[in-house]
Amino acid sequence: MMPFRLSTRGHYAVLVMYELAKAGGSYSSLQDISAYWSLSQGYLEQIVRPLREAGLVEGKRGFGGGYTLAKDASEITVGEIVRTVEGPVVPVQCVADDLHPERCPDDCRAKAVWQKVGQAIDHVLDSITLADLIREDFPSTPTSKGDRSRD
Amino acid sequence: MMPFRLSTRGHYAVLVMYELAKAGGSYSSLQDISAYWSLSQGYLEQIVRPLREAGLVEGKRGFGGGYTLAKDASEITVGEIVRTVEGPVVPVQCVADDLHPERCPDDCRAKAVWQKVGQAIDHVLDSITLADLIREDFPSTPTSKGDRSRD
DNA sequence: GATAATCCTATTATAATAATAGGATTAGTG
DNA sequence: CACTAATCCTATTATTATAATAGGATTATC
Repeated sequence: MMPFRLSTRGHYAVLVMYELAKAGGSYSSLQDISAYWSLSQGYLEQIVRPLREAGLVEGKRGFGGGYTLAKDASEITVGEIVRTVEGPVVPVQCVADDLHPERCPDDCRAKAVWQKVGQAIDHVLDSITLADLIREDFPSTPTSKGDRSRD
Repeated sequence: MMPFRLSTRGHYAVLVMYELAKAGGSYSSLQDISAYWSLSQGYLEQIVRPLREAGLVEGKRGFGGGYTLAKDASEITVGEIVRTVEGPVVPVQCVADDLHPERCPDDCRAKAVWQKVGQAIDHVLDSITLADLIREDFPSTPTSKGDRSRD
């Protein structure tokens, strides 16, 4: 039930990055963020780890430490965040690897549907930056980079 | 791993409907379809049931029976099929019911992202009919100028 | 009456998700 | 220099959804 669902990993990752973007240059601890959103701190730690390894956030240990964005909020898209913690957007497995190597390519045109869906999802995710998210008027008046010709 | 995935229910449902569309007005048995795609017949039966209850296919029992489309292939979209067997496209739960009733609405603009993604998915799925899928030249030559929003 | 199909309900195996647990390391503060 | 607050790291477990299996009842054709 409920197709094309995003797991909590991607969901929470965007939430954390959104909070870091709001905090500007200062460091925010996962303890604060997890308490605010009533989430498990340990779970958030697991989720933030790949974001750090991908160079999207910087961690600072010890008292007064926490996380902060490693790049400007306008240079981090929601798509980067989601794909970093969840992997590529591939709605149906057969698009990546061929489940039925003989028949699939010639026979099954449905494959093109799933490819289109994946591209549409990526397009939306890549068109929204963290800077967009923290804009007062989002989503009513999008501005900066990204293609929003079809909004 | 792999966000926005479609489960096999939706995948197989489209596959079956695609086969029925190719068969035209005649009846195709799930035994044939499941054998051809190397899938479990019992599992397909479970998947086809809601399609029948929704009036998308008609079943005929007994020798020579099987399933056939209940409407013209041009009047059945991939979106209808997927939503019938999987439910509505809601990438993140908080969009439907409010996980954090107090904070979410005011505070979390990420919500708008998930709504946009859901709409983009629906748009693609609703723009493709079974008649499109069985066209010789799909998807190379869409009938009307790239964007096929219907109705 | 044999057979081929849908139709129906319940149960189970598998895998992915979502966490929990427990600790090691690092850096400021009194 | 201890104390504390934070990241950092690895492993295990609970929960859930998915994917299927099993077994039968019904209906239509030959």
